[in-house]
Amino acid sequence: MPELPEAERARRTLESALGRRIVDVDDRDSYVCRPHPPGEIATALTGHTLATAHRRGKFMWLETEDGPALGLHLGMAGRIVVDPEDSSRWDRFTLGFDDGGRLVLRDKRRLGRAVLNPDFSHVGPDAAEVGRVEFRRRIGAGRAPIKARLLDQRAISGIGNLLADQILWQARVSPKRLTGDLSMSDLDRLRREVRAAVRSAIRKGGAHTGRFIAARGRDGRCPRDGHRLDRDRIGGRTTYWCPACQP
DNA sequence: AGGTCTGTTCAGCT
DNA sequence: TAGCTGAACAGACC
Repeated sequence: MPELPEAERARRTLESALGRRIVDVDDRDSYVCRPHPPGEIATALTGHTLATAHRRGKFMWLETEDGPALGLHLGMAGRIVVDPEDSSRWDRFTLGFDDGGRLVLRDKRRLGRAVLNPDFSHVGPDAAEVGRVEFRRRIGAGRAPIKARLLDQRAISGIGNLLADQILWQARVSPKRLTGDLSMSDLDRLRREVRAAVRSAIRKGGAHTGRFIAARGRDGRCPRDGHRLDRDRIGGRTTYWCPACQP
């Protein structure tokens, strides 16, 4: 589920934990906390107070007042829960606070991550923040299918499989078009639809709320013209598009 | 009950 | 190099 819109909602949830002092950490899941061995994150964070909550694309991080930062990623099924009523078998990483509250990474699939001092040097600019000129350069270069490029977090960050299909449909661009063949006006239109789709998804509650995404599961027909949707694997991911209005 | 699919990322290969 | 493929995980679904 988690794409940029879910990560932004999670970041807002993280804000409710700011100003609280960490008194214990459950970092025993060494897969979620890789490459840190159990206890390493706990030792580094215990005693420090959470100061700020940030996000770039799908990557989040918390800064402490005078200690290390904590990077968090939701993976494919993760959620952030602050002060949960109960514990769950899917609680993969937990911070305990001096007020008795808790911050939990709850993740059925264990593909989420918790890591100290995350490195974002290979993560592209946030999809909703990137400027027009930089978008043209980062998205328009090379010869990958545009769908694959939109999913490449090193190019721009935050777009996942659902949002990519929604954006391409809104911009009337086929997911198979090669990046190098896109015109400036194609690229500018894509950027506009990236921003529109992200903004709408944050407001409505997630990437699954897009009009095209809702249609793609139901009867497989284009909400614009009723044409039967095509389906294929592009960029390693299942992709739907309308062959009539996304030539 | 078993096989297939899944919203992400990463390593490794061509 | 840039662009693919498959692996990592474990639940959902048919």
